[in-house]
Amino acid sequence: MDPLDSEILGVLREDARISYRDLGVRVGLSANAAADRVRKMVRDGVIRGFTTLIDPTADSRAGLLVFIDITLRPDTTNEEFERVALRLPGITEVVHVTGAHDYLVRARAADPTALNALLGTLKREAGVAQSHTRIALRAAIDGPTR
Amino acid sequence: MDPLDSEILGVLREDARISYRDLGVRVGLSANAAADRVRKMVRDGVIRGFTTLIDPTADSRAGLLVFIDITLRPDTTNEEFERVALRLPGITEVVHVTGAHDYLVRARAADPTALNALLGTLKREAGVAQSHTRIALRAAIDGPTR
DNA sequence: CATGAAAGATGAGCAAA
DNA sequence: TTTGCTCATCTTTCATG
Repeated sequence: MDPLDSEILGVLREDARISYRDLGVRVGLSANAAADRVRKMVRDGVIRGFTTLIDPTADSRAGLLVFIDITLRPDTTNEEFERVALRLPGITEVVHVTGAHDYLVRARAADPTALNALLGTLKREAGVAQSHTRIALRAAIDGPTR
Repeated sequence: MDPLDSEILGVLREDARISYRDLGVRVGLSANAAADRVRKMVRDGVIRGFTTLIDPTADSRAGLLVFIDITLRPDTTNEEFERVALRLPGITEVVHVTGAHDYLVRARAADPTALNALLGTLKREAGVAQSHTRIALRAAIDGPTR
């Protein structure tokens, strides 16, 4: 990847609401040039979106945060599982990891009922053999960026 | 929390770069009223920041993504651990979870050496008794929001 | 890079709690 | 009286060619 684009991504990850003008200053570009690069990365899917990090203790609507260890059935491929999992509501991360299980899935659910539904769907439609769910009691940091 | 603020957070989580005018339209406020509420939430720490979701396969600089299961030493409090862990470089999430371990920590490291250093620091300075690290082989989704 | 259009910030006035 | 909203205005930033 272009090192300038990479630099732009770094700035945008720190502050997604920065103006194109300031972004340009940070990376040594004109506002327009910076804006063009950002727009291009959005078009190309490199930038998936701009989001807001919210203090988990302040957001009452947050619901449950869970981490699910997943073991796939032998007849299920990683691609199949990922394709289905990506479309399920509340799933925020799907990572193929080393260790005893195949995947670690991070998800949010409004309440235990919704969580139960999510787990059921994973088993029925995503080729999941076993799942171990860990529920977040408290999130000191809650977010991907830093 | 104010239901309007909560609604604003919902919109901002979907698109952190939305204009205050459009944000106002979405929640039934004027641009200024919406902007004031956002600024207030930033001041109060409810909004921790605005960030950008990047396609993990496109970001070459990403390095290693790891999930670390942590068991604390009996003489370490959650507060102590969190206080130290929050300041370590690369740690993107610190969550107190149910199950056999105390915490699940999500982190990025530039390379195995940096990962090793991070684990060493956790043991030495954060009161960690045991850690089990799972390394991401592939991240289908990489990000917290949806 | 210039230009019209959009968005952001600021202050005055007003209404409701 | 305090808080929160709107409106008007001025400045900055954005998008297009």
